[in-house]
Amino acid sequence: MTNRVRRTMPLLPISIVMQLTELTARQIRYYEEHELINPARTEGNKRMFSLNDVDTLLEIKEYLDQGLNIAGIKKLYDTKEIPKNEKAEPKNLSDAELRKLLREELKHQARPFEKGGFRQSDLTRFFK
DNA sequence: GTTCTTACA
DNA sequence: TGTAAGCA
Repeated sequence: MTNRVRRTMPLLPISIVMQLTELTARQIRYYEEHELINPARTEGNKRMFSLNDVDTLLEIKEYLDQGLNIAGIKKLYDTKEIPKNEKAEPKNLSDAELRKLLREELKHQARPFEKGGFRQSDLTRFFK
């Protein structure tokens, strides 16, 4: 069994994922709606998450911490399906690079997403 | 008892 | 996002 299979093997029910990620069921389902994760379904229509999904959710949580919203995350990171190769895909920046970039920008703008300040959509410029 | 969907606050 | 209703 390959590592990829192990990671994409749907095994965890939402309750476990909730504890592992510190996220609420509401959030997890919401992110699924926005295609940030793609949990499998059982015959009873129950969601079955893979370790990959958990990993993705943890990353999402970090991005959220940095001030990005679903729209922003979706634009820079589409967790559709890991095609066949894990190396050559439509991915542009590495995780490290992207985070570094964001940190710089945020540093310069202080509080980009203040209520009366910038709009989250302005983040779009980072992903053009 | 747990998860799911839909919908409202 | 939280929460409640009504199912499976």
